[in-house]
Amino acid sequence: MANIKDIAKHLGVSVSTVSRAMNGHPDVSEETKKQVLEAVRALNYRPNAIAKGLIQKKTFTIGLMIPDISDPFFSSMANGVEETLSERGYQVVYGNTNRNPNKEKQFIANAIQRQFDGLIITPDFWDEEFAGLLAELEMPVVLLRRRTPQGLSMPYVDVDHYRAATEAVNYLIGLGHRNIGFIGMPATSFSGSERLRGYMDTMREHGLLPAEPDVVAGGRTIAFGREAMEMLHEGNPQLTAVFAANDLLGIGALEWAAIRGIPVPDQLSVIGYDNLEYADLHWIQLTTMAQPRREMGSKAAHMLLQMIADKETLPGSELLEANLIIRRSCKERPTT
Amino acid sequence: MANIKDIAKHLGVSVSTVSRAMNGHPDVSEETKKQVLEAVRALNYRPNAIAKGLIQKKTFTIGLMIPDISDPFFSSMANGVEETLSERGYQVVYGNTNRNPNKEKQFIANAIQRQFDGLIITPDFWDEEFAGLLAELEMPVVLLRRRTPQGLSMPYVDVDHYRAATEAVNYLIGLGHRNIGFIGMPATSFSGSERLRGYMDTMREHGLLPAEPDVVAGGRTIAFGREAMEMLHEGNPQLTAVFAANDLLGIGALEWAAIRGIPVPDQLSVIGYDNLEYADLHWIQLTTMAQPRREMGSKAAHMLLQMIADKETLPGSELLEANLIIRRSCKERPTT
DNA sequence: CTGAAAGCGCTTACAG
DNA sequence: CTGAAAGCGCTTACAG
Repeated sequence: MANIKDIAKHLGVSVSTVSRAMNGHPDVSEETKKQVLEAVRALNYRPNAIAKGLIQKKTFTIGLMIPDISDPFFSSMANGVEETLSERGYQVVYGNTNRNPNKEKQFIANAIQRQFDGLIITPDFWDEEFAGLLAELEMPVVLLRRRTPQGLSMPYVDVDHYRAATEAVNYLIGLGHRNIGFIGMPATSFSGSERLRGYMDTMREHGLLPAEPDVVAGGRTIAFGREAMEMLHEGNPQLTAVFAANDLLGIGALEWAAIRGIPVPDQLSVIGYDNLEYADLHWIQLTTMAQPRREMGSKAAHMLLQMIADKETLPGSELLEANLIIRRSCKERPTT
Repeated sequence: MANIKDIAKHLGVSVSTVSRAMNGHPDVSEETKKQVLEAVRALNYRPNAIAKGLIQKKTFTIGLMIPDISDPFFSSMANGVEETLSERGYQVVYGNTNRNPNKEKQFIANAIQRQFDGLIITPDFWDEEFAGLLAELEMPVVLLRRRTPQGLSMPYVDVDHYRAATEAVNYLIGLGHRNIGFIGMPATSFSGSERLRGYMDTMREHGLLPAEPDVVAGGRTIAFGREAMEMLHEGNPQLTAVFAANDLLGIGALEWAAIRGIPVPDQLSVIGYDNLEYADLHWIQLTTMAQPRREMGSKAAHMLLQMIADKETLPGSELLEANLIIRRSCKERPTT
């Protein structure tokens, strides 16, 4: 591969001149600029970005740390990140952590050694060591789909899960439902507990204080949703509607209804959360709260760009809104 | 950030010694090695991978070019790639091309400038310029889910679509079906035409030369599958089974049946191709040919690793086998 | 407008 | 076993 010296030699000028011509430096004559560009084409010269990065202390690469790129939720966010960053000449390096604490630390260590310009991360573990790593990091970081823990100061972008849950439950109540169950994620999930809180508060506000058997939580899968729906029904056969904290749980509820021969939405309304591709299938048509996944990614990317441009001022965190997507899994309360 | 000079100064040794100690060079005394490692920890020194890369001409980064990371097909493959590469200290840099020829070229140009150690790519365009770029590339490349075009010599890993189609159709025939339709992808798709060829050959072998109306091709979506099934049925109401060239098309066929009230698999058998997550849903339970997506990714990564280790000998291409996943969308031919 | 020189942070023959 | 020196391929004050 030709390097900058080859170009200089070829033209009988100095490497400084070649460098300046290539980087659009103002004080270099049109004539030499033209010659340089010609030589670059002729020798098929491509400046070595590694050398450039070493001297400029800027690598135009961003690390994106997520639990699992094959989870459609994260891949859409990753797409949003990649799109806005690549437009501006950045490369994104992604790392799957598989929710493994060591892989998370490994990724950060790598980012430091490789001199990334910034990081967008969705961490799952906040032990001391990890928090220490982040605190010492001399690199802009934005949290994606996570809130900033005590003691750290980086901005985040997340969805307002509490508000979204409120909206979902209000929709059901607006349809006339009074006995509304909740299928939840494990208690360890922050976004899960926000959704539960939104459900509880909204029910209470309407004087519909839910009885204990109306809440079953602890999983994230279709299978768990099916079992939870069964438990909900056993505990309170009066239930006419269910808010599932994610779409997989909601689909599990739908499965239960299908197996039991209970017509949805005529006898049972189900609302989900996520708007997975699944939700739009002919047999499912799940009404759900859509999180703006792609937008979250691009928002995080923009924030990071801003932090890179202005090292001093920290942008504020952002809480995006979920949207109610009405399909065909909810209906007015049956008047029996 | 501390650098290698700081460590050397701190210890009163030369940078060469620090470098050798850190890289496990044999002839450096145990004593100094210990001291260096201690100082590294004390000053929290992390070697600059950029500088290292510049001098060693090895960056431990691999480019992964795919059409769309949010397509579950590609994200599974990406996962396979990332897993095997990250274990060996490589970082993977991915780029979505969105099937845009300029983005493809842009990615290759970037890979050159950034001195990647190798590339795994799933290109969609093979114009002269792109082929030229690849031909001049001084970097190992393996093709993923694509076959190597004339004139180039890099290895590929793909699935044997022809064989898989053969297996799918034979399964249907083994179930007693004789009137078997085909829903296909656009004619421009290589893998699509391989699947069509497998269907045609197998039908012919069994003396079931399909009539023209038994083949409808031209799309990849659920909506197209639904319409295609309608056309197939109009053209030949005798059809008792259908081979869909991908799962989305198959699901479309299932939708058509559901809307028409035609029971599957009692009146109509449907077999798909891909084994998407969708296929396992309660309402779908689509029998299908599974492509070993993750394995394809890791296989490609292993090949690339081998090419990096041994610059001389080119590994052979690999054609992986798809597996028949039997669910509940196929049954013996109805004996009417 | 252009060039010589220093330097980014490392590694690696070459001497000793 | 250790150090001084050269060099990877660039950019950027500093002079002129």
